Amino acid sequence: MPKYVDPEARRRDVVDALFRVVVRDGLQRASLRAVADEAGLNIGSLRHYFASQRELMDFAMQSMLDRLGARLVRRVEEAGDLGRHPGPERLRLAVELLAELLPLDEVRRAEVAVFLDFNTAARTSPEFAGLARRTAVGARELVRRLLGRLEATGTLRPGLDLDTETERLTALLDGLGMTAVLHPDLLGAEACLAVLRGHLGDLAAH
Amino acid sequence: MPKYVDPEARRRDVVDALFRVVVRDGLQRASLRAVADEAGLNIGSLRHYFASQRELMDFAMQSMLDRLGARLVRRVEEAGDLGRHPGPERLRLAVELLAELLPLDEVRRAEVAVFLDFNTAARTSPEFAGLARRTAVGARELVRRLLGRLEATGTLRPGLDLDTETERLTALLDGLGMTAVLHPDLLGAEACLAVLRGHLGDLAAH
DNA sequence: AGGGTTCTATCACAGTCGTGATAAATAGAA
DNA sequence: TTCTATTTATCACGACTGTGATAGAACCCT
Repeated sequence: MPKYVDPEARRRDVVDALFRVVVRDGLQRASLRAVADEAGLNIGSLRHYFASQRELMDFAMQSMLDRLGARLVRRVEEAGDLGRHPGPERLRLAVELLAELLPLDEVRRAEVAVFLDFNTAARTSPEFAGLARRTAVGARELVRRLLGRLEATGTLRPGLDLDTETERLTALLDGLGMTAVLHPDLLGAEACLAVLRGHLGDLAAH
Repeated sequence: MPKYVDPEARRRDVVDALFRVVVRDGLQRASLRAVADEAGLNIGSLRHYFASQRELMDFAMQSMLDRLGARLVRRVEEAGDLGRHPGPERLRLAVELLAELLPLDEVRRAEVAVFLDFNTAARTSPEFAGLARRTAVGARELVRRLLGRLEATGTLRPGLDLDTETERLTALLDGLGMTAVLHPDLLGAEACLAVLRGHLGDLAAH
C-alpha cells in the first residue's frame, strides 16, 4: 500500500545524492540532472522538492553543518565537565573532539571534501558567502572555547596567547583536512592524528 | 612599424589574464571566452597561441609554480649559508622564506587563491592531478629541508620528530593561506605572520 | 466514483561551453 | 609587387546548464 512520500526524507535522500556526486565528481559537476540521476529520480521530480538549484545547495550545506554540529554536541555531552577528568585524559578528549573535523573515515572524508569544494566556491559565489563565513566563525569559536577550557583547568602551559593559539590550531585543522582529502597518500588518517596529538601535547603543561 | 608578436610574451599576457579571471570569478568561470575578453583578444586569436583549454591551463599552472619557485630560490640565495647567521636571525630568515607561501600582499594573495581553486579542482579533475601532487610534494620538501637546516644548526629544540613537524608546519601554512584568502577579515596579513612566527618560536631552542 | 492534491515525467527555451573549420587581414621576405 | 607565414576574426556544431510550462499518473479523502 503505497503512501505519500515523506517530503523531508526525500529531501534528505536528494542531499545525500548531492554529496555523493560532489565527493566523486566535484561541486562543479553537481548539476541538477546529475544529482537527480544519482538519486534515481527524474529531474522534474527533484524540482518538485527543490524549486531551484539555489534552494538545493542552501539546504544541502545547512544539512551538512547541522549533522556536524550534532556530532560535536554529542561529543561535548559525552565528555561532560572537563574538570572531572585527570590531566592527560583532558587532552585525549580534546583530540577526539577536534578529530571530528578531520577526514579520518569515509564519512568525515566526504564531509571535508564537500566542505572544501563549497568553501573555495564561496570565495567567488556570493550566494554561499554567508554560510561559509558562519562556518569559519563557528570553527574558531569551537577551538577557542576548547582552548579556554583547557587553560582554565590548568592543562595548558602558561603564557599562551589565546587569540594566536586559536588561529594556529584552526589553521592546522584546516590544513590537515585539506591535505588528507587532496593527497591521502601523503597524509593518512593516523598521521593526521599524530600531528594533532603532537600539537596539543606541545601546548600542554609538561 | 608593427612587428610579429612575440609568442612567449603573448602567452604570458594570456596567462596573466587567466589569473585575473580566476582571482576575480573563480576557476570555474575562467572559460576561454572570458580569458580572451580579459586579455583583450578575440577567442580565435587566443586559440592561435593555445590550441586547447588543457594546454592553456597546464601552461598557466606551470607558470605560476615557476614564478613561485624563482622567488623561493632568490630568498634562499639571499640568505646564503644559514650557519653564518646568529640564532635569532636564522628564525627570522625562515619566517621570511615561508612567508612567500602566504597571501601577505596582493601578488601572493592572487597566487594562493589560484592555487586553492586549482588544487581543489584537481581532486576530481585527473588532468590536474599530476601537477597538484608535485606541488604538494615540493612544499613538503621545502619545509622539511628548512627544518633540517634549522635542526642541524642547533636552532631547534631537541627531541623533535622531523616527519611530524614537517606535516605540522605544512598544514599550518596551508590552513593560514586558505583562511587568509577566503576570510581576510578573520585573518589579516599581520595575524598570519604572528601565527607563523609563534610556531617557529615554539619549535626553537629557548 | 468523483475530486483534489501530490508526485512524476517530458518538452522547450535561452544561455554557456570547448572546439573544428574557414576566411580575412596583416606582416615580412622574395 | 608578389608570395608566404602569421595573426585575427567568425561561424557552426553538439553538448551541457538551469528553468518555465505542461501534462499525465498516482494517491488520499469524501
